[in-house]
Amino acid sequence: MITDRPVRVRFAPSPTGFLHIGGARTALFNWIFAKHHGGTFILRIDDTDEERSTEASMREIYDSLQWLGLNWDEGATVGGPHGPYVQSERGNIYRKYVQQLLESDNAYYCYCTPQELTEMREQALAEKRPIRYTGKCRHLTDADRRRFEAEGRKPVVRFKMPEGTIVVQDSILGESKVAHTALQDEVIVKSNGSPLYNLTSTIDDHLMKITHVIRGKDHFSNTPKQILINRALGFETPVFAHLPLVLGSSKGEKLSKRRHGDLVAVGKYRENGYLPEAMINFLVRLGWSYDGSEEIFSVDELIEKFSLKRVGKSDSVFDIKKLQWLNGHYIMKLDLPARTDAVIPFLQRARLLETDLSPERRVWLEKVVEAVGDRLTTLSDITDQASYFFTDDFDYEPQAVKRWWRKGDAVGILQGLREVLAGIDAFDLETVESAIWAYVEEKGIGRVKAMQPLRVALTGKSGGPGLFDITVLLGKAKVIERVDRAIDHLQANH
RNA sequence: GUCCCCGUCGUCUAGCCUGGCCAAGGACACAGGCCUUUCACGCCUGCGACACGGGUUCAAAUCCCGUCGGGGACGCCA
Repeated sequence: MITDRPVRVRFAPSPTGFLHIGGARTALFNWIFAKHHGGTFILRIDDTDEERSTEASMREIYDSLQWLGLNWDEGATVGGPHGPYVQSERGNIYRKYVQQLLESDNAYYCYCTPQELTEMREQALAEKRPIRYTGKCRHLTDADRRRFEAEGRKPVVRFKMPEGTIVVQDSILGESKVAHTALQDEVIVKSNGSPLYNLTSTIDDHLMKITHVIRGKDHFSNTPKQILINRALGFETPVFAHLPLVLGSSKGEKLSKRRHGDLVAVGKYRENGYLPEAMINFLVRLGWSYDGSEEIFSVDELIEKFSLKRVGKSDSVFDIKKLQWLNGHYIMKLDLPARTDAVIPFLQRARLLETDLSPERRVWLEKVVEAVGDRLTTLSDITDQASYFFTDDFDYEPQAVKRWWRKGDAVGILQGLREVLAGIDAFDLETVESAIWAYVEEKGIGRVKAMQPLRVALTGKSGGPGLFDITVLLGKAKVIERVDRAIDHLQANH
């Protein structure tokens, strides 16, 4: 039994674009499954489609996988005992097995042209018949073949689907039966000689000793074909587990690059300030649950608790709100130095922070990050959440102005506060705080009525970190400058 | 059109296998409140689902049948 062997699983993307959310989730399930069983996680590159495969895409996939922490034990870039792990380098291997299939009468040459096939398909569709290759070239005579060759036709190789019902056992979906009439003689080698997915994948899974094929449900219909190819080649069939798909909206359509754009690119999430641990936690809960009440899982917990048995059968919808919630949660779990490190690239990219930080600047930055606290949903939020710490170039938000400057005597309050602040020598938290409160008390105005106008003057916003923190972090000179600017602004625009 | 799969709050899901503990639990979102100098966090409350119809049974979200709905596949793509 294949299940007696040590667990070996693979993620086999085709490098035709960035790693997308669905692919990352498939990789993740494979990875945790391997880790849970102390098995091996293999990265294979299924690039038999030479038209669409690119080197750049390959690199981006490696990069995204590594960012997520899904390191592979064996495979592309790292090698291993069953390489090469890039299918375009395995041509000779496939040729050998094609020959075997031909000789054992499990495959045959087909000379139908693409045009002829298209016509056949269209006719079948028009007659409301199943779209299925008729097996026309199954019984070609040598004379037929010579005639086609003379015409200059290049044949494809088709796998001869045997008759009978095939039973597919799936660890997630259970058992299902497929009639051979639902299958057709699949093309396994193109007319230009290059082998196709169902063949290469089957051969490689065997050669690489894959025990469990965990992949998206969109591959489900390939499964009977691959089982049959396995049989024809005398291979043992791996265990299959088809993951429910990730849909793009409640309307329900498979998440795809074409329909959902950047929303599906893992790289974009990294760029937008999502944490890999949040992505992992989010992705794993799309289809999998532990006990119905736990939501937060560390990678270690996942490895311990994961089981294919608890993967559901129905497709799920990608809900970015939940990802955002998780991301905020994981940002706050970062300790201050780590959170500061995480946020730095985003500030630098926005040109709010210099590239060479002095030690004093770093200390100050940590305090800013501490003050900003849990207000970050994504790391990149730091730039609009805290820009006023780094630049004088900010606008007064219209709503803030309307609410806190247009009502009451904002100018008077700011002038009074300016005087109080200007009179402070030791510009620290306690002094600033008690001075402002003393002023508020003396004037007999509510705290909010004094502090919010000041907040708007210093930050342009009506919300944010504690006002005393902001004041101290900004420093006396800047605070006075900004209060003056606000007073001028108010008087000019009364 | 053909084949296959799926169907619990708006969303992710627990419960289904092994019927009663389910007048269906948790989380996100949303609404309201508390906390508070503001925003956010946190806490509390609320809103909100067994697709529908039959059957089996003392008893059905759970088992059976049908209907409807959704998805996937149907390539010399993977």
